[in-house]
Amino acid sequence: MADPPRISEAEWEVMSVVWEHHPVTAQDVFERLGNSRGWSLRTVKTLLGRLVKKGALGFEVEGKRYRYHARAQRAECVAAESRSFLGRVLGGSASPLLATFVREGKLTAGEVAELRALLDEIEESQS
Amino acid sequence: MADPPRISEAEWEVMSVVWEHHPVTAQDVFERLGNSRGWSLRTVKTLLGRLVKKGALGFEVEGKRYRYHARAQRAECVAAESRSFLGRVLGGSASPLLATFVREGKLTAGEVAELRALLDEIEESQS
DNA sequence: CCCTATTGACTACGGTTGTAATCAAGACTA
DNA sequence: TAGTCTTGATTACAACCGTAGTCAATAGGG
Repeated sequence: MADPPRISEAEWEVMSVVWEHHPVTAQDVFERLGNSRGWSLRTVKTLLGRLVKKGALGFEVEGKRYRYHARAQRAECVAAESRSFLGRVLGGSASPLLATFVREGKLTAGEVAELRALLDEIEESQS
Repeated sequence: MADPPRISEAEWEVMSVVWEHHPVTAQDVFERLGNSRGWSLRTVKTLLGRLVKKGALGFEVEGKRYRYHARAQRAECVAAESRSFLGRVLGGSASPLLATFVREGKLTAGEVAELRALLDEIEESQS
């Protein structure tokens, strides 16, 4: 699996919509985004075009318009971004991030349980 | 506390050195970085200059050269970046990141323990 | 069958980033 | 003291980013 392409901040927003609602037209993406960012349809199309050029999206022609689908796997992109983020910001240590989570109250009870399970898994694999 | 300035990828590298070795000259930073990135001294100076302009660094003049110190708090910058990263990439859910950690084997036994303690803390505050 | 609304392609344009060269001024050496 | 080394300031410049306008083609409505 080749390295997933680098995805910019605005592009992530678009990719999220595509990942979640698979084959979509530019119009679809535009509508799904609502005006969470206040983008014009033009802007969305530009972003889609750039993502296609980067290889993150593909499309089939359907009549006059394109139907976009994700080529890059979400999990891979997330992993790549995570690695980059961790190395750059945290120097490889997870604790400060978790601390931020706690302060932001972003973890649901379910997630806490999930993480606990993950930690168990790690400990097993380490011992 | 005003929002910490936006710090680019290359700039993080410089900031890390400054945060860890406090008042430092451009030459110091250059040497500390080694050629982990293969930057020339010029490049390091440019980055320092930009960080000063952004308000992330300050300096005192010492003879002909500057002695830089951090103005932005590391914890604040980390928190800001974490928030941005979480919203953009993970949509607010921490689990995939932790999963990446696990797969990369980045967590030491000590960190696992630390995280476990954090989870306990969260659960308490939630119940 | 023609008009028009829509679509993707191409172009734009100022800001940021990565990477560095040039330049003027002061510090240090011979 | 004259020349050189070093330092910060200024400038460079291509790629990328955010945001969008223009243009040619074409699908679809009448």
